Amino acid sequence: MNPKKIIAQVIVDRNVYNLDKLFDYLIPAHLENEIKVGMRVVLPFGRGNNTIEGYVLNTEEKTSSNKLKEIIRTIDIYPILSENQIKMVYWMKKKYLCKYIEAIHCFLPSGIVNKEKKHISLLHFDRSAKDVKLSLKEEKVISALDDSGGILPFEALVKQLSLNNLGTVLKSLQKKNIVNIEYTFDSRIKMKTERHVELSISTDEHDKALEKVKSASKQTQILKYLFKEKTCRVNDLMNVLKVSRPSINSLVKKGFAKYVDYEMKRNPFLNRDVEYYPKLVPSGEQKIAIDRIRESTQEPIRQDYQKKFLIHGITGSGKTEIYLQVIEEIIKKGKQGIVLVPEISLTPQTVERFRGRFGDCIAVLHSSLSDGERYDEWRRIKEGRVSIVIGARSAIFAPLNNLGIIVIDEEHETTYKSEQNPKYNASEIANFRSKVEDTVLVLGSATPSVESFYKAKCEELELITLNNRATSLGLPTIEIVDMRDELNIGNNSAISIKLRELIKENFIAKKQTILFLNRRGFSTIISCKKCGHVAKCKYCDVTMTYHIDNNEIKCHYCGDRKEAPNVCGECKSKIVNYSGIGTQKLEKILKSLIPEAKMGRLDVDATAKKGAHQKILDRFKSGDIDVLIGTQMISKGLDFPNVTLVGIINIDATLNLPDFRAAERTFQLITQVAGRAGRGQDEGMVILQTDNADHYSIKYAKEHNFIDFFNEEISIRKEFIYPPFVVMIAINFNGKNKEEVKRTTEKIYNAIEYVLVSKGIKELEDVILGPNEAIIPRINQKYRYNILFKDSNISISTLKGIISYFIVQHRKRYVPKNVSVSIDINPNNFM
DNA sequence: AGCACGCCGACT
DNA sequence: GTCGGCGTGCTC
Repeated sequence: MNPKKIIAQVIVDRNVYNLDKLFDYLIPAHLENEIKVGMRVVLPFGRGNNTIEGYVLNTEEKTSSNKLKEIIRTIDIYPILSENQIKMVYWMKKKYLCKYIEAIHCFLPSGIVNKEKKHISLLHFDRSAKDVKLSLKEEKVISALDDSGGILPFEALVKQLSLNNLGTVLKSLQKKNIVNIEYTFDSRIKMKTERHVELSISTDEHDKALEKVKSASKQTQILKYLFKEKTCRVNDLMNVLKVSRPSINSLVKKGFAKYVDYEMKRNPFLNRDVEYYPKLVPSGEQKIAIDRIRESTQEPIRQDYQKKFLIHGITGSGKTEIYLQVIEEIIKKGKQGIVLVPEISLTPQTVERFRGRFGDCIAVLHSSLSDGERYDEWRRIKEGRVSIVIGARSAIFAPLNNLGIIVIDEEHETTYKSEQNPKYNASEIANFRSKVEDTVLVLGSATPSVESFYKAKCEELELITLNNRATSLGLPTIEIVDMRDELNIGNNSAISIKLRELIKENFIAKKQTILFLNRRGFSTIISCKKCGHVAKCKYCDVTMTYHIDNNEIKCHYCGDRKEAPNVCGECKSKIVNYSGIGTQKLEKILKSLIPEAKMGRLDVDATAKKGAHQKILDRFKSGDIDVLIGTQMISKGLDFPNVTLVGIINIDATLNLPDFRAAERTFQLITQVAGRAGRGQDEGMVILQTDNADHYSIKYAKEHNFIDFFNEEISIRKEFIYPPFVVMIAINFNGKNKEEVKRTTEKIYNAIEYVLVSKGIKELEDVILGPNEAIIPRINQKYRYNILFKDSNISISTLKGIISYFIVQHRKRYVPKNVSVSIDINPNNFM
């Protein structure tokens, strides 16, 4: 009978399918009280017993006959993952079919993951001893170490010697007792510290100290200051008292004061002062919403009801004020809130309002934070010094320990879906987290996603509707211009006659205009008039876009660029045609149309530099820009009262996307962009140019009629079996060898189809679609194939089980090394 | 991912 | 014979 032992179940920090399981480790007696679930530990792993980092997900007492290894030590004093976070890790693995470690990393700031460092040191040994025989490589290692003082980091040795099996050589040297390999874990993030000066004498020694420095006036001054302040930053002390460092040094030397280093939290966003954003008196509709959400927080937990809301409020109806006031209530109760926004840099005004209202207790998780800054913010949150976290999708994982509310603004946005593993959707995570931590969940949008609105219909979400704009004005008038008619009357320009006139009028009236065109660059198609050849990317199956600013053609997928050609790449003829319009060309056309007007452009190219985005917005705000041209970027959150005209140049690209959500996206985009107009005292006007004037998404967007749009769309989704009626799953394959990728996709397709058939699944074509070549068959020299699934006629867990069997559990048998496979639950992007 | 083991050809 | 190259399989 084996004695009972305390076992820790650990996930090792290696992102590999083979290691994606719990490993049992013995907890040695001296660590029994120290090791808690959620902690990071150092483990011996593998045949070579290399040290590796791991996460304890479970501890249990059990009798085990297996010889287990022991945990070496802990890394953390307190668990780095909470019980709730571990629950979410298990859930995510199941939901997204991802690895444990991928889910775990979501909860930690990048960079906290310690990097193992190996240091190789040379030991003294007797070269003349008979049993010492060294290979050439071993000699090389020894002399390299000898040359650099006997110790080198592993990486430095690799660099110097360029041996591919350095590890083996070192192991052999270690066995011969010639070198020692030391493992250290070195967090990549350095604490930032600030040097302070503090008194090191007690109060009754004050006079004695003053007496001793009587002759030094500066030192006397410093002492007196320190009697009062106790502690002071060295830099401040020097600035305030106009003293120099030697004076302080001298006091330290005499033993009256000491230097102390305090850890400093970087706080990048507080550098800029914000104006206080006063509380507004809510409108009737807003008040009803606030009261309703507040009520729900006072209700006891009920099994049958969750505190989940969908605020459907037209653009400009004041959703942000509702969030602000509801969160204020939550904070008053000592709880915390998370606010998700599509992208921080695109919603500066929302963030400003939160900062302006709540000040310092906010953490903003920016995508452009450095690792160090991100880590500091993460720790501020973890230590409970933050009440509100605002951020993009990853902020849903913020380590708040007393969460009271989660708000998802612009709930319909696709940016909430991660494109990297795990391919989670922040809304789904929020939904689960709100259940686990019993918090209120508020989704808000002017154009809710079909999925969410359907949930509201099914009473899974409580619907709150705001029909009025916070200002007295109504929604802007949307006028459709059929571009086919324009062609018929001989106008083949990108701008209709009507829009042209209105922009001019608007400029003369000193009003501002926004023009929306969802394509950056100058020309989108570069073709030869003689042979018809079109300039395509070398590495991707897409056309190149001409950018006028540096006279280059660029691939928007892989970023490849080259000088713009003036002869055809195929037949060398000189009649190369640059057609198709992007934001740059639109800007040029407008400049020739109204030379006096000042133009601004807001797209990825114009905002590449840090701060450029804000600069353009500031200029627009101050009236230094009359016409702002932009892509997607301008559709979110911009609130400029002087904008009275919005032109939507070409919505058809969005409408014609090969995606079942194309109509939904079109409706959302029109509504969001149109919503930028008429936010002030004057009525807004929107010109919507399209070739598809009869399409229902355009028709209903013109009427601001979300409900009828939804009804039409949902009936189509139902008929063609699309979400929200089914869950979709995509398996995406890619690799450099086209045939191999294709073969792999077909092999897995056949295997899964076989299982489905043997399970007696009917209507196979409603369950499995493919194998397909991707819509863009090649990106970055990689060929792409996919298989799509819907959980129709089959339970989602069975379907996931089958997929997981082939792609996860038996991946090695079905997927060759050179082909990479990823699973996407509820994919958002079908390209 | 590492790492060890094992099999095979090249070279002292 | 042995050294080193690469393919295979395992890691509590």
